[in-house]
Amino acid sequence: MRLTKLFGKTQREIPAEADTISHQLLLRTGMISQLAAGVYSYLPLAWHSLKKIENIIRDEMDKAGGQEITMPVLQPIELWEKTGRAQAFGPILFKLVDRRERTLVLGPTHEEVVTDLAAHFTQSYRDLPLMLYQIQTKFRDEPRPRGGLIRVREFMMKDLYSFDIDEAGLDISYQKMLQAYKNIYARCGLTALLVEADSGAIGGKDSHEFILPAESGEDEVIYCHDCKYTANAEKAQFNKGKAKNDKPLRIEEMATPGIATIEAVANFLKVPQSQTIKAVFYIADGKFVFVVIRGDLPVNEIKLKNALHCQELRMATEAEIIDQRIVPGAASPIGIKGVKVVADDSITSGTNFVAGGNKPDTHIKNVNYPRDFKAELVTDIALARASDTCAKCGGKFQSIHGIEVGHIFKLGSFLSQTLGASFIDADGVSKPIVMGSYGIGLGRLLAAAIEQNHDDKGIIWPLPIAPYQIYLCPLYRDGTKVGEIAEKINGELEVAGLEVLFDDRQESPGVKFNDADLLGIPLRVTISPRTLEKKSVEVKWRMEKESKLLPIEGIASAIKQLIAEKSAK
RNA sequence: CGGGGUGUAGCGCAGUUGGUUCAGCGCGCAGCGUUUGGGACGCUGAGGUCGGUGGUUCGAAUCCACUCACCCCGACCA
Repeated sequence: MRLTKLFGKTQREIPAEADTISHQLLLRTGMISQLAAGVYSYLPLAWHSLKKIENIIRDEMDKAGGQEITMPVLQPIELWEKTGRAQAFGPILFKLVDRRERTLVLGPTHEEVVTDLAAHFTQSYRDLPLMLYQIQTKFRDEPRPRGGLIRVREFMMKDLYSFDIDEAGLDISYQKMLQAYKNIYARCGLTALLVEADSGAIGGKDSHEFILPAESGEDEVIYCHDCKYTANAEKAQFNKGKAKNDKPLRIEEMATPGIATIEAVANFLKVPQSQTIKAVFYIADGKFVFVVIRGDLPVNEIKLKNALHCQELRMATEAEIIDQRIVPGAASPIGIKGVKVVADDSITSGTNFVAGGNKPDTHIKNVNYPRDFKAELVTDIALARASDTCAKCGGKFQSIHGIEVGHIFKLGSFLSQTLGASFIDADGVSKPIVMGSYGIGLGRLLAAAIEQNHDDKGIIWPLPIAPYQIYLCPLYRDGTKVGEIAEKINGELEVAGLEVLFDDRQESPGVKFNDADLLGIPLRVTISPRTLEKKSVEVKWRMEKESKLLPIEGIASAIKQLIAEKSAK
């Protein structure tokens, strides 16, 4: 491809709207163009890379036994209402009304449609296991698109669905996909972490995410050095410490004038924060919830949401708290009636806690569960932090930020039951199909690849997903044969099946080199009067500092060799 | 949806005590010439209903009201 003909131009200045690195670079390289919030055009360079990613993914899906299909983007909302996920997705669903006043949604994912498909075509255990996938545009009306391609409203996703006769079958399918995903990231030249995850709105049981470590990532991964436990912070289990188990003492009211925070209470009464009980208030699907947790632990709203099985969760306002006749700053579940109380399991293992007195400026000493208060639900709702230790081995945690570039779920048979996707087993009994769901966002992976591979000059594409392999860079000079030889070499490289971006612009060396670095094409081949004197060209890898000369004679095969060696690594 | 911010040429910005040095600068773009191993230089030129609507005023990019769009921080996700 000739740079003079390429659609899309590089920019010197960083676009004001971008402050994520990948977003800046994608714009500066002329790879993408924004049309609306979270809606982008992919220009040729980006599209080339995306196609390469797509091909790697397709290849791995096929190898794992997936069959490619394509399903409608336009889906009747009734299908979503049947499974209850119209509610679960809520305003994320793009909805539209057709001329018959029928409501349709633009598919944010395809579990409903694919399950409906399976219900039609899968009747016998002989038809299973089955894996269907597609690579297609998804629509999600995200509340806040951000970071260029990191989080958008319209995006290409590979979504595969597995169908098995039982949980054991699902485990096998799940493992196959897990391995295929590992292969995909490796083949793209990227490092991704496999982490335990929460399943979110998709629902289901086991779930893993693939996270590309990146400073700008919005996900936090908790990682144990000793036993290699790796989980999303919103899911991570951790060691809450051994509480003192003294003999429960008699309850005792204390005056705590003007003291309303856990920190202040702990300081005032000279007890560690872990010896206090904190009260936090939420509104879950419109209902007030009283949450209690040990004073030193933060509440994990994801865990809480899962525990409550609610769609919408938010902190209660002060007015809402007072409305319940609760005293903010001195609240505890002792004697509270008519309010749902949810407790973190951390409060069950200790004794003689300090809790609020439910009167202004008053706290209570020696509070013990369940002697002094009851909770309707006691479970793990605490948020893990890097300072915590591993629940499995006690090892020290570490926290890593990253971008979620893949998510796989064990769905079970919830959807197949509600949509009637069943099969006749060998024993002649009708059973629901056991499903799994596996997704990768392609554009996000592209952006994440840039987040992971760049320097202050620009992108450093991993070879397998670079838009082109070679940047052919002649430094033209009148009265020399640079132009002529560059044309010849360009032809030879293309004949050899190499992907060449030919910088045929009449620009100064500085401009060309800077653009070559910005675009991040892996191998730069420079032809200049200087190299011609030695009957050679200069080759330089984007990721390396050193360059070397190669003879023009047989250059195409020499470069092909170089690329092949690099690919093998 | 809550909080913060920005809209002036393709990009980055100045101008915002209202008034023909207020419609400008840099980059980019077009033409000509000189340059050429890390973002060269000169000359010439094209390009903007100052986000939109309504108002105030003799006069609005500038003041007022409404509105739209986009970005950032939070709650959500591939």
